[in-house]
Amino acid sequence: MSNALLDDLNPQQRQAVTAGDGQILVLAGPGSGKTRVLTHRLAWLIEHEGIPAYDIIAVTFTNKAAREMESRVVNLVQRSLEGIWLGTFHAMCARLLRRESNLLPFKSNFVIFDENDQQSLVKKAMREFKIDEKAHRPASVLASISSAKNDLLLPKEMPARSYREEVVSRVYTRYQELLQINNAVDFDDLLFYAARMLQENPAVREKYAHRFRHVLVDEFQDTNLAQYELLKHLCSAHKNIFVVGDEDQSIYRWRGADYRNVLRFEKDFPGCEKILLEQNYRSTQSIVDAARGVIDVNRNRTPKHLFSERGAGNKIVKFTAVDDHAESAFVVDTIAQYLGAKKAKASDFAVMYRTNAQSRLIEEAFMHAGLPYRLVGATRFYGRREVKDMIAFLRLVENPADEVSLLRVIGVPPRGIGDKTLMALQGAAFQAGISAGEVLLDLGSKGEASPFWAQVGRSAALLADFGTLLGEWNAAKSQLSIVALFDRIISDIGYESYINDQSEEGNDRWDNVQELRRLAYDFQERGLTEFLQNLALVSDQDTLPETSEQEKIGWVTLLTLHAAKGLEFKQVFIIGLDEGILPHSRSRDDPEEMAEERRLFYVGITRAKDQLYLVRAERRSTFGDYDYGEPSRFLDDVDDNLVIHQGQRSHSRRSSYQSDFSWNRVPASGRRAALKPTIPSETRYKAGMRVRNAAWGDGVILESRIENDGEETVDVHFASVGFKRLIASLAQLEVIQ
DNA sequence: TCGCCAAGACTTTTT
DNA sequence: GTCTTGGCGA
Repeated sequence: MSNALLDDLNPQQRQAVTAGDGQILVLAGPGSGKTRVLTHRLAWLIEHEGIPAYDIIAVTFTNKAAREMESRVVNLVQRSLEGIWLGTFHAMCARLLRRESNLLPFKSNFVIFDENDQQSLVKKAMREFKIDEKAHRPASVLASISSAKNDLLLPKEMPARSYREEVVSRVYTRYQELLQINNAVDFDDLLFYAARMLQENPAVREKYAHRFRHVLVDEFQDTNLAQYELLKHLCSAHKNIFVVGDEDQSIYRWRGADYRNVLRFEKDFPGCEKILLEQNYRSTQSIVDAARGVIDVNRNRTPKHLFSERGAGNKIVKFTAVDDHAESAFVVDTIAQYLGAKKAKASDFAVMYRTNAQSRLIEEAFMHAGLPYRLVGATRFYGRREVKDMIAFLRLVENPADEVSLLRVIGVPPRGIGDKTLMALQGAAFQAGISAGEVLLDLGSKGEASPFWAQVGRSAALLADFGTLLGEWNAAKSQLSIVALFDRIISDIGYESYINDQSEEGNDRWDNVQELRRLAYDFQERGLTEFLQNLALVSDQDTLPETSEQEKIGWVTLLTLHAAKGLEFKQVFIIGLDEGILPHSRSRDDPEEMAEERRLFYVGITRAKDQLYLVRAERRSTFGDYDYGEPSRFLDDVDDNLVIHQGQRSHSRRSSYQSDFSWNRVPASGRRAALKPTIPSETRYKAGMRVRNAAWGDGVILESRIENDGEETVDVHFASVGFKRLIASLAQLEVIQ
């Protein structure tokens, strides 16, 4: 049984999986079987070493990774992992904090504030101090607070050498007070409190350190200081820690991640065993070579000799489009041709970009072409107003102290409570030293007899009405299931008729509410607290469920480079390879950030199994008008021998304006022609021929030639859609008369 | 108090 | 181009 576990592992993988106790550092290149090593290690511990799952904690960064790990291990050991702590850092910490909440400044039913909630608290704190929001942007103050927490610093431990640092520290202090008043924590607090609690409380530390005989960590290069310290405390008794990572794929520096934790690990555990996984099973040699060319420029890394045994494979296609629309058109047309010819499934393709904003054009192009796609993140189901409203209602019922949610829903739908009344409410709460929610509840239950009735003045009745509702839901919470409570709230406030005006958008909004209700259904047994925690900690990366119809056809995946980490696709398009986008302009002046942009590109390249397209546009629209850009500096690091150039020849700024459509006239001279000359006699189509295509109707061949990859490429003008460049063998063009 | 309209800001990546 | 914010009138 145990041997079967090792059968399909290479020597390095096997060494990692079967390593003895102690500290193991696995540095795993992309596609080298990192997940497999981790899952087999878990299975090995359980099967071969006889460690009960109960004694193990395994942490990941995403829910998806955690789920995948669990199902794969269950599959290997053929039984459930009873009692194991397996989940994301944030979920594991939340669990820890709920258990030990008596030691902490909040109750065990605390809610988790997301970025919007955080911002509103920061704004509130800044307004209290009358700090100019123009001079100190709330988002940036919040970022500073967040990074202090990631470094495990309390407000008073922060440096205060400049006015700005002083401002941040003051806002940070107040911000924490506000969180406490709301019985809430933010994402960073989960890690911060967990790490500090174990650090400062030996008894608790001992308890968990003894409980977990083995600690396993995925994506170790993405840990920040808080996470690193937390791990150290967790393994402080048995010193059995197994971490897997790759410095070259560290792309979360802006969130406090520090790939130097890999070095720190080696320093803190001098006896650790270090194992390198260098064989790539995913990509062709061309892709691996391109990736190495890009990443080898970076310094301060463990040098790796990534190799593949899959053979050279296809050349990488570099495409330069005239503008961003043409960029999208190239992607869509190329995919459409493969699909039309049934030479690939939609799910073989992914389109990756640096910023979410870039997804819009691509998405439009897909929609227009009628190609099935799914967009990871960004559409933000959880960002939709109606979804946030409903979540806020639930959060308020769970935790009446949650003032952020209270303020969100007190006017949903409008019930005559405006600024004046709110001020009175908050004033009364402040004076009484309780939360606004509690004042509302008191008004609701006692009515005119409440001490607050007179205090809030004229609109006391309006507040009391809402307070009554809130009180009823609160009482119903223990009797009703989540879904029943959900329905109760909707009917009590008349939410359906409020958001659904029977327009298309109205129906959409209602559908979203129903979707949330469906999600709640899965938590019927686990309860409201868990449901809300899940909503906060589940990312948009965990995409919405797909219909079975789509499942059969598959879909093209559209996602950011960040979201792409850990995934693989047969054919990958990386778009927007322009200076200012990738690398992003905000990284221009900081070498560390520039190195991270490079790693991001590296991550993108190494997602591709068979075919990689590197796409850029000569000019693109920013807020309205067009700007000309330069090709990304990273393109220079991809060896030209690995590449086929297509599309617009790179023009200087001066000449581009006169040749918008020059991409239909790829010059036969120059570098490309020298590589492999065009052989006109081989073309099946000739300029002037009339052709027909099922999707685009009738058109005329403008030009046809054999490209460097040996494929006949035709430029066609269709009456319906205008110019298209097609690969003849895929396009299914019928010659007419 | 609320809804509408105009002006302004704004785009990095996310648990 | 799009989303948010703030001002103003009903």
